[in-house]
Amino acid sequence: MWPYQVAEADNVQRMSVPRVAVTVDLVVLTVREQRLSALTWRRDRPPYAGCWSLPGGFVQLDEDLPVAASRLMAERAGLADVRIHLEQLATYGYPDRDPRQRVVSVAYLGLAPDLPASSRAQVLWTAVDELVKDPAAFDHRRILLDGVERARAKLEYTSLAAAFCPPEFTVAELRRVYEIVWGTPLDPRNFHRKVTGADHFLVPTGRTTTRDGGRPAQLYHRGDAEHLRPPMLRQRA
Amino acid sequence: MWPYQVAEADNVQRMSVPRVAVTVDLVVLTVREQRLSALTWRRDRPPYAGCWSLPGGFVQLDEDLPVAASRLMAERAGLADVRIHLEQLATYGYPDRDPRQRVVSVAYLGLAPDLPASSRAQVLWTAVDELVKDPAAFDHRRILLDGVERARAKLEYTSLAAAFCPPEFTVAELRRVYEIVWGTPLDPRNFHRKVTGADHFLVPTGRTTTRDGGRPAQLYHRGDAEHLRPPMLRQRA
DNA sequence: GCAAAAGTGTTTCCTTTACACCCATGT
DNA sequence: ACATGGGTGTAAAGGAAACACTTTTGC
Repeated sequence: MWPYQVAEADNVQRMSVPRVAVTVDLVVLTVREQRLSALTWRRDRPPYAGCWSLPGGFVQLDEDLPVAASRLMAERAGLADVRIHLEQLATYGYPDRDPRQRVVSVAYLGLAPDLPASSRAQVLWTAVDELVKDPAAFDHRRILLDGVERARAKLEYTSLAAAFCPPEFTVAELRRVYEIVWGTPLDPRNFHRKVTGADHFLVPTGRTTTRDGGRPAQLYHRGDAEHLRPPMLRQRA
Repeated sequence: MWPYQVAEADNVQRMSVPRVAVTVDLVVLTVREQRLSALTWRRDRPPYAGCWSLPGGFVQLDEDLPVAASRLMAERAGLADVRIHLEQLATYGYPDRDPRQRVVSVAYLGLAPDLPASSRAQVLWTAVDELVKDPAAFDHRRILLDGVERARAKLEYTSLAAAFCPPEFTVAELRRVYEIVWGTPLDPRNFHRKVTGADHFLVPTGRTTTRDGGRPAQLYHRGDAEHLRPPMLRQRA
């Protein structure tokens, strides 16, 4: 039977229902210094002292999950007032993932442009390649890898790569995002045709820049396209 | 600061942490009688008496989330001993989604072949088209629609359509899955070439059947391919 | 034989790929 | 002038769409 129907009185029901702590953990990715990097928290106390963990915290009783994610993005990650793409990644809840108590964690994936370092000394951008070699707290290595794979997959069939770019960017900067996130070089000319030809992916600003050297490049900002059809497929492994 | 570090003593920490009930809700989809259908629970008591809801229940304290999903698939959905594809869908947790108490719900998506009706009278297969018109309990309409959209999207770039088929199936039966889930007709001949040409999607059994009429069709079972490259794209809207 | 569905062949179109080549700037 | 990266043209390869046609069963 549906458990809501077990007890007529709410207080009786409350007694019988197991309750657990719920956290939100943040996988915030960016491209900086030619590497895919994630925002990490350096733990100085047990458990997992010396390990890295993802920024996160408990969900408040009256708080929606996306609201908690935004709040923690500001409070723990130090990224207040930054509009970055945030989407739910997955939920992790095996019983002993936290050695002290049962914690169910809803992971959110954030994609950010290259931002200045956090004001908090404990919060660092670190290359994903390094992180996966270092010891992680809890199951945060797995969560990070799931976030990275989600990002890689979404570049194929959505316009999300622009979330890694500043408000105005060139086609070459967008291409570098793909190359670094996927770890494969792309042909600049075919890439240019593909993304400028996709409807509502890029909106020209009319301005140009020479910040990448060479001939001035058109500046674009994100269009309102969500999907990229046909997709841009990675070379198969 | 990271909340784990707020209190050294575990019991103090436990007092300060908000705790909520966690449920698993199941979106179990199948194709039956030429329609995409979902397993629903008919509610006969408030709240939402007379509405349909998704089968689900509370996660036990010592139970992993996929284990809870499997248990509830047996206990509430009446699908014990049936190996069906189960994957996490998303987590829903806005504060008043259950009027009685805070409940965070982890939704799982199940894809099943056409099974006999459940032994439980309260559990019914209902066409998705009908469900979205009828009043739903809680936010289960949204969860159902998210599950349907996930299934539709995954048919494009994975071999998951076979999860809707019995252990042995013909190419035409697989095609009907695509046609019904997507709601668009597909060319039988091009479809045949596409799926039989994809590596490890279909494994021929050597047997044939005439259950669909006409010339005998090869029987296949699922290969071990996860992904379908290049993908089979729906016609754009 | 005829209907029905399985499966193959073929042509056309479109996308991707690879790469030659020109363009516009900084130094 | 020349290096550097931006951007266009173009031909070849590959996959998708459309559809004529053959195959193999049940009746």
